[in-house]
Amino acid sequence: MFEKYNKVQQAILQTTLSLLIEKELQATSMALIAKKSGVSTGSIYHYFESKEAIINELYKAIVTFNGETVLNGFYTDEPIRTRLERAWENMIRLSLRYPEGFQFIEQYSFSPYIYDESKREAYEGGWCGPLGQLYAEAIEAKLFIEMDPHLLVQMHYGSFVYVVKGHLNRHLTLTDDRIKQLIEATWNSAAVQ
Amino acid sequence: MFEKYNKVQQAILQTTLSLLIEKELQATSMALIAKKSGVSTGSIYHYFESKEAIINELYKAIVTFNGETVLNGFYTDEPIRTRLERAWENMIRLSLRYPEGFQFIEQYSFSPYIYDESKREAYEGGWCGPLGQLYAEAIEAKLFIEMDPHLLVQMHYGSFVYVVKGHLNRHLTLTDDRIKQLIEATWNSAAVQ
Amino acid sequence: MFEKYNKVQQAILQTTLSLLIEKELQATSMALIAKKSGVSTGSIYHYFESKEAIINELYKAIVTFNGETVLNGFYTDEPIRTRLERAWENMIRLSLRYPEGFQFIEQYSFSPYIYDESKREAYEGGWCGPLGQLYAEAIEAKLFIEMDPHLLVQMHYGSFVYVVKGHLNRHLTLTDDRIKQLIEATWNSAAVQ
Amino acid sequence: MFEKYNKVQQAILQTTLSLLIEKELQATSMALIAKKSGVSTGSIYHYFESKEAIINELYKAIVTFNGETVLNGFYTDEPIRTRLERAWENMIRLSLRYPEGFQFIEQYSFSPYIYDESKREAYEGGWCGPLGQLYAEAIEAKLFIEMDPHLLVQMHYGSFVYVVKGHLNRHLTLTDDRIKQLIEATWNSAAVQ
DNA sequence: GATGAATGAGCTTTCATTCAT
DNA sequence: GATGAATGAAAGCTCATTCAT
Repeated sequence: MFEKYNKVQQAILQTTLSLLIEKELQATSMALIAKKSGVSTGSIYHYFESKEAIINELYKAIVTFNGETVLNGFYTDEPIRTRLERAWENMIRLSLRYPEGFQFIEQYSFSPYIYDESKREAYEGGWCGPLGQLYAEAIEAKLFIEMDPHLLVQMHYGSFVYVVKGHLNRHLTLTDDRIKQLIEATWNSAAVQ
Repeated sequence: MFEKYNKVQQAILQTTLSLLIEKELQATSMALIAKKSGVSTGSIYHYFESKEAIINELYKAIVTFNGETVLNGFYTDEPIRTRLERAWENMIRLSLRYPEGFQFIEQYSFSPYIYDESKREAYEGGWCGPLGQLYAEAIEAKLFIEMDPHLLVQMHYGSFVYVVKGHLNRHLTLTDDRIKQLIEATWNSAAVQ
Repeated sequence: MFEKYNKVQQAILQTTLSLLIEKELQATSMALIAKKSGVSTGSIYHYFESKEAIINELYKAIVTFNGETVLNGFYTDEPIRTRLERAWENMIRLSLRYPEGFQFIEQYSFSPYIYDESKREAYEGGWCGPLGQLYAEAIEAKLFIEMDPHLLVQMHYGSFVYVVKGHLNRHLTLTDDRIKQLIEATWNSAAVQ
Repeated sequence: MFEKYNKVQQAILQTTLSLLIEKELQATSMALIAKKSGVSTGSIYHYFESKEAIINELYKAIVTFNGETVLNGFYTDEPIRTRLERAWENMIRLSLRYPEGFQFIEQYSFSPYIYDESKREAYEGGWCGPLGQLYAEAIEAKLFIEMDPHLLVQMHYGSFVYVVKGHLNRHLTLTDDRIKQLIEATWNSAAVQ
């Protein structure tokens, strides 16, 4: 997830991520990050400008990683539906496999802690753009109803997010079958009948 | 939203809500709440036990208010689809009308700041139980596919949440027409074809 | 103990005394005194100028009460030893009977909370003066060794205080026999051999 | 008195001790300790867990120091009386030499601020145990009357405490001669006639 | 580069006191 | 006289950040 960073930075980022999921932002002190990551506070400030900087770096790294994962197998000449459903499944399985990253993005996407600059940078490497394009194509191809593609993306992404949340909170259990059903339902919600 | 509280409590709750949306929890200091609400810190502690208590009270009040609003016109003998779509529309319009309450619930539902006790109390007055029941009935009546009703509820609620978020962040614009489309898509996602 | 005060003042003084023994000065808040005494904070300030005033009043009342009790049967024409030993026994039994008053004086005699004015007023009604005089007479009469009578009084009073403290803390148990022994030892410590 | 602590801790402990004698516990704020000791509040919390921790450390350090000083020259094969009187004189001179430590122990021995754990730890290094033993030996050797040795210790210690208090409050003046007299009187109070 | 002691602003909370009712 | 809501200064404590070593 953090391959492009050096060992020390990786330790800091991973520790911060785990702490932020486990505790509140305010309870995740620099002293705690230092202790758990085995890096002194002084060194943390050598590698990151501030606490905000760590969290913004985390944000960008995770969004980029998620983008790459979701778009894995995206640029093929298979049918739109195949490519779309593959992206959806990637999304769901990614969230289940990296729950910390998933929860982090959930919690911090709308936080004032994340600079607009980070969001813009993240957008470049995220799945949002390419997927939106494919939605537009699906509408063009009369596969999907005439609807704002952004709205459709949000609608579908929201479904996945909340179902995964339900799974992670143990309010429901996601199985392979249910993931299949979920993807089918997602298709149906936008499909031209 | 806070009718059952006295004037001072209302001022404190409303101010806290606004501040929590505008700033982080940690940046929403008691001193700031005091200043913005026109109530001294001492008085705040006269009406609420602690900062946590304010936020928990906020949570319970909003969930209860949301429950009442969503379930407005729910207990009728109209067809299931009518009742369900009315609840969905209530949900969406409520979120657009009280965006601060909507965002607050979004941000704090999973926060350790909200006591389990508050969540339990809130559940009683929320829409979650009654709506889940109606989903079960819809499945029973072969209107909806055979799927875990909780999963369906999560799936649908997630759609609404993310579409509303998109609207509030000005990434898309919700119009009456689009709300209609959204509700139709929601039905189709679960409908037996 | 507080006969010269009216009912409300008595309730306040007695409650404050009990609280001060049970808790620290800082933990004995006006709000707590109000609650436990059944008098509103407003009324407390009607009867006493401040928290300090209550404690100073307590001090004066208890020292005066102690003085009267210790000097009970003091002004007789019995032999010096009889009168002295009676005063000593009064002291010990008073401390055992009114442990709260005893502990209060112990804790607050040297506290900056007690105004010098209170100490001076208290001295007038206390046992210290008359007893010091009798010590001087005992020295004059060659019953006691040539020693500063104040020093002797302090020496003896300290013995009593610490033995009673030991008893109240359950480190030792005072019986009638032991009180007799203690008084005899006290006499012997100063007696001309 | 605080040799085993580092410079910063020594400054904090010594400043706290002086302030606690001069002012009330509640008036001895961390801010004041910081200012007077030349250490920032943050640093104080680096070296001590809390205000309570400082005071408990103070308690343990002083009791241990007092124990060592009082028991200086205690374990010899000189006669009991010599050893006992030496310990008494050590006690008195220690109190006169370190009046702040003396007053602190006087005021805080019975305070809920001192944890039982601190008292237990302090007991190990204090003079109370060894001295109590020697009293028992003195009774065994028929030098002292048949009396609970704990009661005798309390009785004697109380005498010293109150005489020293009288001296420190300038109600009387202790000279070498008077200390001699005091020790003799102490012996006589318990001696078999 | 690495360390962690030191800083001090700012946090939540308490509480003696006041004053409108 | 009695009440208790309201006040706000000041308490203990935390923590992002700095900097001498």
